[in-house]
Amino acid sequence: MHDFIKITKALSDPTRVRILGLLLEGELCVCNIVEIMGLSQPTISRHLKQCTDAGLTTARKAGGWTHYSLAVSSTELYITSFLNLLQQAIATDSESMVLQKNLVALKKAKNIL
Amino acid sequence: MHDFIKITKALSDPTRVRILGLLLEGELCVCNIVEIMGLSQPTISRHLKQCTDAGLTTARKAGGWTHYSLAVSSTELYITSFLNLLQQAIATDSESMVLQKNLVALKKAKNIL
DNA sequence: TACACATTTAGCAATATGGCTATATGTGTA
DNA sequence: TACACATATAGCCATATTGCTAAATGTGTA
Repeated sequence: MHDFIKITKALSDPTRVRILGLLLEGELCVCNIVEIMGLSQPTISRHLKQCTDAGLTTARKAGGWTHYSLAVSSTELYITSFLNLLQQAIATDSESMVLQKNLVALKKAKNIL
Repeated sequence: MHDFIKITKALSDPTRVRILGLLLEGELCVCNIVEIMGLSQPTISRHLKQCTDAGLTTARKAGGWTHYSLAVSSTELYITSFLNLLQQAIATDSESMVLQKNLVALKKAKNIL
């Protein structure tokens, strides 16, 4: 129950869902997400922490950067099911479409894979 | 996105999840849920309204009573998927097990089907 | 060491949430 | 009509949430 609530709480805020939507495209560092979402860096950091606590994302530290990615290969009971549902929510959200375009543009501009 | 958020918000509170867990056993009227959950009638009523607004439950009025049931045959994009996940959450929640026992006892005592 | 940069943590303000009690609404019956 | 009963709505209070800015932490480099 506790895990279920943590996950649904994490997925019950549009900002977090959209951040997770960006991560559907692959790993991103905090600063990239900040740039794309247009919210303050501490706000993004807090959302990512909550997602990680819920088991939805994983953090990989590399020097000063922290790269976040979806926990797609999680063995946790619900995670992959919820991430599938997330994908459907993102696919029908016009705001997420805009963010994804911005992400593509950012990757091109900064030559990130 | 909006629908997704409404559903995850509805599923992000343990009280609501447990009410929905009771409904896994079948349709119930508000007064039964009040008796089993031990919360005030307005509180239960409000939770049920939120679940219905999210599309997770349906209300059937019969005289003074309102009977709520899970929207198991919903054609809404996410509903059935979320209800499946709900079932897993309930199955591993000891508090829900107690509530289900109380429900069985109540049904016997009142001779409800 | 000192500095730059990325991220996290702390703390604040506005709003949302979840419990309650009191009251309104709706239905069936005397 | 009047009353009993079930449910819904309104409004209050305590707590949680989400945005922010400021400050702390951590890492790499001069």
